[in-house]
Amino acid sequence: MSAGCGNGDIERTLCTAEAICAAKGSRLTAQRRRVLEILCAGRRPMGAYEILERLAVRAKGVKPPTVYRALDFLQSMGLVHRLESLNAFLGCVNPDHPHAGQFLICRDCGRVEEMEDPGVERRLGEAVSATGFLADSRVIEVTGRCADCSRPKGGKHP
Amino acid sequence: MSAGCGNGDIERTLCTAEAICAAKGSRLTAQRRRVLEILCAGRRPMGAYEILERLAVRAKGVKPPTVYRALDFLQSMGLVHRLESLNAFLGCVNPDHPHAGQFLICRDCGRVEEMEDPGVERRLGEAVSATGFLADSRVIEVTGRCADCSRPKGGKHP
DNA sequence: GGCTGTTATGTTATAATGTAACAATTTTTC
DNA sequence: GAAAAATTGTTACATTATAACATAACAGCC
Repeated sequence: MSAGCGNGDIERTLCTAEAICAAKGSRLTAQRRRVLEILCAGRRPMGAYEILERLAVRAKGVKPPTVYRALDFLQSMGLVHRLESLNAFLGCVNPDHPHAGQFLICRDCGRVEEMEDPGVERRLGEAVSATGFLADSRVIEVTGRCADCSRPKGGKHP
Repeated sequence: MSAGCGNGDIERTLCTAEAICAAKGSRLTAQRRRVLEILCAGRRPMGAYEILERLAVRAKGVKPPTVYRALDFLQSMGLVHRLESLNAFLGCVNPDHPHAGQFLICRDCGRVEEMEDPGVERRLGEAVSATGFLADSRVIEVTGRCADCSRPKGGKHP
């Protein structure tokens, strides 16, 4: 249930990503793959410049557009989500099917849990349609404290 | 139903704002009032620097912190919403009661409609609680085309 | 292979958004 | 009116993001 790719099994996530890209006729290049890997290894939202720093460890002289381009691509493939209220990016838990997702952002430990409650989606979709609005993307982000951090005996901040 | 304060009746909105601030023991100073007025007159989301420009017409040499402070204050009073996916601000339609709101952002005409569907709020609240997460703020923003702009005979862009 | 169009990356420069820190002023309270 | 509190001014940056153009890698074709 926790966020940021496959909980340790990064290789598997990258393979899935490869397959998804191939299926769409797009190329998961080394650069893009590396960005996804960094994001998944972090298992929490990362800013573009934080990704840039990590990328620069191996590949000196990387510039912002490189990261933003890779992120745009990964988002278009549904492999990465952008968290609007953090200006940050998160590896998708479950890229197999397209989805918008609902994000629970813990302000204590910084971790994000991705939900997909069909009831919420349906109810929102209905309410929006009722106004005559044609939706093409949606953002649902909830900020607060996660179950771990809101436990009485002091939150854990790993 | 459309967004950004009281559809023309800015004076009334400002009076309401005055009352709300007074009730909370806070001061709607000339500066803050002016920012709210600009936001409401626009009747659409505005970036902080756009507000800054308009403010500068009357008060030369206004600097960014001035605007951001006023916006922080107005948000804390529930008079202004921040739209995360636009990095922009919107005068609240209905500041009488505290609320998070659901925003329908038209990518054609740029206007935003504010909804408050209790079903959506309840369903999301339940789904979040079920995970043990303690929410303290939420963002719901839908981007697409509004009813006017998605009408067959060409959208209107005022 | 070599040509060609397409896609991806590199590079430079800058735009847009937001804030920290401290000084000066205004307002409130006593 | 003097002290305390709240607000605004000011300077200087930090952070996030993109436009524009140059170069390189790749894919398909002959």
